[in-house]
Amino acid sequence: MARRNEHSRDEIRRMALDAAERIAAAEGYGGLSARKVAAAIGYTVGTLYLLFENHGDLILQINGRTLDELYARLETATPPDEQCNPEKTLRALAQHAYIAYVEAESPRWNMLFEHVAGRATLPEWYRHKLERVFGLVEAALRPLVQNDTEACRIACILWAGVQGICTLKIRQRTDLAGGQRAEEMADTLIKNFLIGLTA
Amino acid sequence: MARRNEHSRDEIRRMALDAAERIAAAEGYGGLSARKVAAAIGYTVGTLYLLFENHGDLILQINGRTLDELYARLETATPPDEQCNPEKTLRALAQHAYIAYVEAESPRWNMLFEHVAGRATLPEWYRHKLERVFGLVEAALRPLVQNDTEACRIACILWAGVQGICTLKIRQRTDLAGGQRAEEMADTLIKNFLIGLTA
DNA sequence: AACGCTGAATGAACGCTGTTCAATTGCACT
DNA sequence: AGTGCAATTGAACAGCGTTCATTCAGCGTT
Repeated sequence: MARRNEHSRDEIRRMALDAAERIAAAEGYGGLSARKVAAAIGYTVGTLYLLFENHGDLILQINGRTLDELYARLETATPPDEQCNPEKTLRALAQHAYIAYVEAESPRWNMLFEHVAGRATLPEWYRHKLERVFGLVEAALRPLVQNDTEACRIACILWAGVQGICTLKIRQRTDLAGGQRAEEMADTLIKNFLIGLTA
Repeated sequence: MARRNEHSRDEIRRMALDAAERIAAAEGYGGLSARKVAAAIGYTVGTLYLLFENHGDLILQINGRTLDELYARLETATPPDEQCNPEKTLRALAQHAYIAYVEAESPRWNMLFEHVAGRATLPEWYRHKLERVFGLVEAALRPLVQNDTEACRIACILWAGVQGICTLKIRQRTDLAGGQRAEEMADTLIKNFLIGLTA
């Protein structure tokens, strides 16, 4: 059969991404193949390659969605009151939003890093989504630093730290850390770092 | 041909690991296949499976060697004088040893994390090598904390942070951090964290 | 010297992967 | 009804990890 015209290009795209997310959540990054995605949406591999440049592109699209979810989650965790205690905000971001998401959706979060992107530069739209997430951390930090540039620098450092802790958690190596929970670790990191920052 | 007996089992093992390291350094984790390793040492795939349980096992062995190299490098960066300034020691460990290694051998270091190990527990010998590396950080921190348990907890947190920064660096996303160099970032992290710790 | 045993080494085979593209075929239009 | 277009196919390619029946070099025995 050909020319079914049952779904628009965008519909198929959405179906494919939905299916891919389901598969990745169930079987992890390694178990996510083009043929499985195609079968799940009732099309064939060839069709997928009309919608996505290649496997890496598919992954990147999913990661884009993940970043959106992450942003939404972090945003709701940011207290509306801008005058709120920055430390409290940052700890809330790390614990109740970021780490909670990582634990709930670890295969998805993992995929953000497992796809190594073979040295190719990240596309503009993806960088934008990344920066939007970092931006929330930046905003929370803003009252504690001199200017925006400084906020960006510090936010990246601090969040790289939180990511490192999450990686440790996901790779189930928290036993190396004396069985601490990721939340405690992030708490300690943020607390001490901020003391140093404001000293 | 069969039964060449040109090399002992251990010799072939060593040859295979050497070749695999060379391939991984040149083509990255993705380009490292059993067939390539076999061809590089003049044997066939089947032989490799007499020496390694599976692909993951081969990677794990290489990672073991990487951890050894990392340990050696970190150790020479530790000043002999135990009374030395802990902050200086930690910054030396991070900058001149860890980050320098990561930059020089980024495909190898990356492999420590790219191989996800499919939820299987790490073997004892590997855990030991890991702990040995963390131990150096722990030792440097020891003068600043109450007891060994605390040193372990803090070392893991701080080093997770350094790893996060290295990940950012390797994934070429330091532009997100306003173009900071990894060394500066680690410096800032360690400095501020230690201020908080000793406050 | 000839034999058989043993185990080191092979390499074909299996089912999977990403990726491509000539061929097919349903739909819209004349 | 016929024609052209383009959406969709699915076979093909090269490569992957993994297995295992088969082969055969070298040794000990006769």
